[in-house]
Amino acid sequence: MSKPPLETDQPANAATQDSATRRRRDRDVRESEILEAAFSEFAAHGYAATRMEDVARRAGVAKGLPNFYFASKDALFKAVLRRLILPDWSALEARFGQSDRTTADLLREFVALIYERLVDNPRAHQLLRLLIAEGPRMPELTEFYYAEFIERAIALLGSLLGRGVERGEIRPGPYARYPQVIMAPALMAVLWNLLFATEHPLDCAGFLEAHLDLVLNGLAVP
Amino acid sequence: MSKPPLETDQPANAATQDSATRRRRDRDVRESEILEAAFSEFAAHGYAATRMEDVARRAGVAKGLPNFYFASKDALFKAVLRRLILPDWSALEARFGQSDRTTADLLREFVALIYERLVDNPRAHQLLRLLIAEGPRMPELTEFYYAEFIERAIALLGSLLGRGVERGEIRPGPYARYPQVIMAPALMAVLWNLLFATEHPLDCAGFLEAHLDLVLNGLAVP
Amino acid sequence: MSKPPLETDQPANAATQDSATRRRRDRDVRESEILEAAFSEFAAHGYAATRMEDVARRAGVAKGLPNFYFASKDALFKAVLRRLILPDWSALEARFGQSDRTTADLLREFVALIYERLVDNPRAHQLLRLLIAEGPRMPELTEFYYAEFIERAIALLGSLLGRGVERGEIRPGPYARYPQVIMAPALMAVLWNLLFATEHPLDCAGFLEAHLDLVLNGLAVP
Amino acid sequence: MSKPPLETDQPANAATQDSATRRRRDRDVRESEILEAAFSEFAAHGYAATRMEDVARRAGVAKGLPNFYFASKDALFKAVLRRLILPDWSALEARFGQSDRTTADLLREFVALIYERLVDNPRAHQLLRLLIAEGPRMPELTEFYYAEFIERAIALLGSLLGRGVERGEIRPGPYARYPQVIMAPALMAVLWNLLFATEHPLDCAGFLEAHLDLVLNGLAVP
DNA sequence: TATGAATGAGGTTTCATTCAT
DNA sequence: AATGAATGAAACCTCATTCAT
Repeated sequence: MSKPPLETDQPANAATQDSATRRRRDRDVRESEILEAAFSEFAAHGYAATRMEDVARRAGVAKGLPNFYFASKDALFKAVLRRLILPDWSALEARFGQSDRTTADLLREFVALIYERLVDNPRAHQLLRLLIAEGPRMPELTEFYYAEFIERAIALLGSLLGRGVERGEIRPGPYARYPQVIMAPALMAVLWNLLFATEHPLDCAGFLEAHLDLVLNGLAVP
Repeated sequence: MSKPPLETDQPANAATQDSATRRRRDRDVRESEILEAAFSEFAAHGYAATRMEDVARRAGVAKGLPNFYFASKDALFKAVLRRLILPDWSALEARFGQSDRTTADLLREFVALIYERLVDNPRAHQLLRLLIAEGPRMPELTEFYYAEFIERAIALLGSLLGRGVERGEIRPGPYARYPQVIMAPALMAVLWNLLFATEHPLDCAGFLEAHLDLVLNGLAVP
Repeated sequence: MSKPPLETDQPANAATQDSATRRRRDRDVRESEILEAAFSEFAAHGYAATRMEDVARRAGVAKGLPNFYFASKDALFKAVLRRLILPDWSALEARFGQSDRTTADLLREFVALIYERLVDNPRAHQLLRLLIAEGPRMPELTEFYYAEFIERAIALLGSLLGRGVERGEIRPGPYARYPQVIMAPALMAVLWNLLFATEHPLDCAGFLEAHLDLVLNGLAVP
Repeated sequence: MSKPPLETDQPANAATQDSATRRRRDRDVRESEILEAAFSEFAAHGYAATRMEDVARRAGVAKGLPNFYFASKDALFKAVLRRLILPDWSALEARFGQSDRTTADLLREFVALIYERLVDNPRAHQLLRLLIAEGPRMPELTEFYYAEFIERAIALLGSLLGRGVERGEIRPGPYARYPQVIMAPALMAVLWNLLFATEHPLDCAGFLEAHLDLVLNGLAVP
């Protein structure tokens, strides 16, 4: 979503484009393929254990090409993380910003969406692994994700909860200062998948149910 | 043995040990120092980016010594994780196994203890980072921690909750199948510390309060 | 292909090859150069005392290149010995297989040829040194040379001697079971060169004469 | 033989020897054990591939002890070769120096003795391997063995042959300038054992027979 | 005198990066 | 723009040697 596939919308025009444009487009495609391959490798092995040659092989290009598109392994890594912004957050903000639905309804849908986009999304798991593993290496990227994602999520959640309190639909409480506590089980599910998926798979649907049950009861007006 | 115990004045202390014993003890001390240093380095940089020489330097020994104590970098890494079993879990099991206190009381103490031992414990953060980062490299270690820690924690929590339901102190619900959902905020706090501690420190006490508030209300009999 | 063949004047030579072919050929040349350098180093210092870096330096390439062409020092060593099959033996077999000349004549020429190819050939000395020094390390290579060289030499010599007996040109005797005894002085000459060449050089021509004198008289019909 | 076991001749006196003498003798025993172990290791793996620790282990002493008795690995190696003078050559010189027996008789016995002492003696094989493998490393040792053994053998053989010619028992010939040619088959047998003993064992007795047959016929007066 | 832990130089190997083609 | 051989720094590991005990 962060990269709308504009080019592929005009299939019939390709032949009419001048070669410079086509070349540019090829370039972008190659770059994407390399980034995609790099993400897979970095996610699988971590930064240091990833070999540029493996990235190239996975991308189906010659060994030296990634260094041609990206100045260095480090630059490639940063580009990978920068391109990997998760599902468009602003859409969520719009969707949940204003509504007449009950707070419980909104929360239900919000949590369900998070599960769909994060818990059930292997790419999100790998991104989290990369952030945790390589975070100390590159604080600016941690910060980037914080600003882009965490902060906005907390703000959105906070406003949603605040509205609920105002409307008398949920009880006030200390969670208001830490709205993220509401989403904690989702994070747990992601981590569970990351660590134990193969040996002890988690029934995400059931877990989501328990999550919502706990949270909605926990917030309910006594 | 090769050295007569001339200093037999202080029966119960080190001076009475013969040189073989002393040497053995020194060996163990050195081994621990190396493991400690290795843990710091691995936690800070991850497995692949850690250099044996840095481990040695941090332990204050010569470059080759870690390889004298541990056959290889890999063996050192595994030894590090194996030695790092977290605070004694069986003590917890004993403490919360049987009691007359109310379920709310028990939960409050249990959660508080987890915060003390995990959330406020940098070593636990780093261990989690290592498990997440290097888990795919060594599934047997992930499994080891699952069996040693996760499984037992879930069992303990499950029995605690089950008792509460039986005693009519908390309501039944789907959380019973996923008792870990109760601890999710603690995990979130650990991860928060791991990722954002420097730029956006978390008030753990406040967060713990929100955690307990949510959970106790969420479990309360309506 | 990437480069237009500007020098099309000499149809049959390198200039007409496309770059892929040229590159392949360069690769082969480099490989040979590395093998040649490796042989020199191994022969001079033995396997263990040879440093890969010295092989590279002698080949005039960077330190890492030998490991690019050969997976390991061991693989390089084996490749060296495998490439070093001595002068074509089948040619000898053909030459001495059938003939009307007297056995004495044939033996004279055969022995002379062996001196030319082995005794006077420093490369053969070094190969022998390597086989003796590293044979226990790699029995399959000893076996390879046995089958490729020793066995065939003995067979050829045996048939030559057998024919001589049949034709009544030489006397029968226990040497028939050990034809190699006939060539023993040549081996002695090789070893002499290997060990004492610098301080006590051997007059190979004179030694050859003594060799033939002894053998031809030793085989002569009384 | 190079080291007469004088000490073990007086078993009953050991207790009466003063401790300094006993210590000295222990020292010598230890040194011999280390040399023996070193010889085995060097012969098996060559100089460079031999580890001091393995020498110590084989000698049954602590890792550091060989370095205590011998200044360095190199010094140990040289000491090993220096101690390994083969069976007493002067005895042979005495035995074959003057005699009334026929030259054929003398040669037969001489060759047989050489087989007994060299061809059938694994220690001699290994010594040869070491000389060939490490000769270039230490020319002075090659020279030492040349003077101690080869030169004297050639001289002895030469005088034996000369006497035979004088007495009309053998024909004159160019072999007189290279008496070693007479012993070449024995050398071949040693090398054969060194290289092919395991896969293609040599019947030394039969080979000796062929050797003598060839040589005695080759030298016989026509 | 003997031990074996400790040292650190030096070897093999890996791999990010460069560059001629 | 793309290829892949070539480079060389740097990592892991070995092991001869030292030295406190």
